[in-house]
Amino acid sequence: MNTINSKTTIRVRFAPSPTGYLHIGGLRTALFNYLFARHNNGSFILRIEDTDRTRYVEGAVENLISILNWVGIEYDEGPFMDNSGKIFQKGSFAPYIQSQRLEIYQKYTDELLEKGYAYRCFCSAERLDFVRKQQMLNKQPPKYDRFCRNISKKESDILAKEKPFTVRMKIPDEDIKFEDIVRGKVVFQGTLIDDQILLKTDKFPTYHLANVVDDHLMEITHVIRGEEWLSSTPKHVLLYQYFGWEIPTFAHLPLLLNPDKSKLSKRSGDVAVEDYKREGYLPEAILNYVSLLGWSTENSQQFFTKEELIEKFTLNRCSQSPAVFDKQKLLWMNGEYIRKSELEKLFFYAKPFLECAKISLQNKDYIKQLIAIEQEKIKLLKEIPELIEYFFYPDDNIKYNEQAIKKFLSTEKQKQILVQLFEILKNEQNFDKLNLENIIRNFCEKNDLKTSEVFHPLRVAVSGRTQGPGLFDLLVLLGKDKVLNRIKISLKKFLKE
RNA sequence: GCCGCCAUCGUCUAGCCUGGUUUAGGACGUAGCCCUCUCAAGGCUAUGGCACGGGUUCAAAUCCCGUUGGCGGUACCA
Repeated sequence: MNTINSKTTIRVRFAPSPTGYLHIGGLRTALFNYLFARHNNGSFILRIEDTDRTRYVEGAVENLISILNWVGIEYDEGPFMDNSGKIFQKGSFAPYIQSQRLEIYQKYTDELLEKGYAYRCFCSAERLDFVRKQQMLNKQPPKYDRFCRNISKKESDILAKEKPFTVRMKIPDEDIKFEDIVRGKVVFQGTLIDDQILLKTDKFPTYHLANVVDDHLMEITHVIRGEEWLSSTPKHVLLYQYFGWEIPTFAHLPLLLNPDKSKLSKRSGDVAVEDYKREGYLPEAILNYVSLLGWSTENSQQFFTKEELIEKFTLNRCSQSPAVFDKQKLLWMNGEYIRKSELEKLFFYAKPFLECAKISLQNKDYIKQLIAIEQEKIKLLKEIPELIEYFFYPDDNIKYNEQAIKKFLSTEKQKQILVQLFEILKNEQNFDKLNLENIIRNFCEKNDLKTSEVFHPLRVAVSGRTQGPGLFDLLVLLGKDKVLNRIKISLKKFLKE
């Protein structure tokens, strides 16, 4: 039978557990799912896997949604957030939050129990612990000893009324095989797999059960997730078989690594997408960079718009080997994106950083001009305030760099230059860039001075710094009054006899 | 320990499937030079890699086997 059927729409999901922030690795998984869905005109679903009550984090779902919105990964079904920050769910398979689906998992657990593919386990945590330790001591693989597997149905039913229990799935001794788009054929020996717990004592499902049940119910066609799931996939495959459900296509993406090659984690520094937002990375840059981890085109193209990504993304161009998350390259890419940004957009992104530095946004056009003259050197949005703040200092309260003073505001010659420049500029009515450049360059020529001998002292006098935008941009944007005033103050402060 | 996955410059990767077109290409980083009023940006150049050992073949980065190494999993976590 030909299984390629254009009527079968592709449905994929991103199913994070809400930990309080979106992990970069999670972002990558979400992105690949998203790209795959859009490329194939399929649906992309967000599902919250919050079946571990001990890990409950207040506001985690809200946080996840807002960061997904920020990076621009749109999903079609799942929990959404309205303007007031309230969660609502959209899609015909709601709810999409697993803690709200407990009856469903209970029902399917009962079915498995009924069919004899699962059994109740009454072992205490202590016993389990003891057994595991013994096995380790004997250098045996730690595995549940199936102590409760052969309790009769009758006895189990009776015990269930008085004792807490978990439900475990029966793992057969045969090999379990499955096909993975990025790994190819994968085989696991059944004898080595634990009788996995499906339902915990608290009646919450474990990941394995909830995941399989929901993927089936939500008609997920492709399971695209991180490689850390590869070794539990045989359990999932088995569950599909036990239920008699069609097995989705699996694609396990290579892991993202710390520079020391361990699985990307907090100890490597920032792993929360939020952290990158806070630093002043652009969402476009983050998406572009992350798309390159574990995926590439034939020509190793570096820059992609989201549309291009959607157009070009295919799972068979995903790599099988893990990728180190290189912050340096991300930083470079962010700089590239900032440089290419429209001013209006850049201003929009820069707003919170300016506000934070107490730079007034009143005169928007002026700030945009300031950003424009520094745009090519900005790598992170958070650098912007520091780069432009001296435009707003009171003239008599500029922070002068000490070395700059020593170097450029100390000699008699430098003093004379500034005195003369002051006179020239004072009489200049036309303070535009071209004109200023003409005047000052003429001044250099007439007095047989190198441009650097003139430009540097002037720059330091009006800005306090040796670095900054081109001198004439600087003068124009400062304006005549400030320029004259600051020269006067510098002369008085540093160059009086 | 056991099971699984992976293996091209320091890092991300192209090439591998369908062996010869490869003196292994690109990007980040690093270094140098050019441009230049500074810092950047830009341009140019350099740097640096097929983990190892066996096969197969006229020919292997490409196919096979083994070794080594890295990582993941081995939870009433996801």
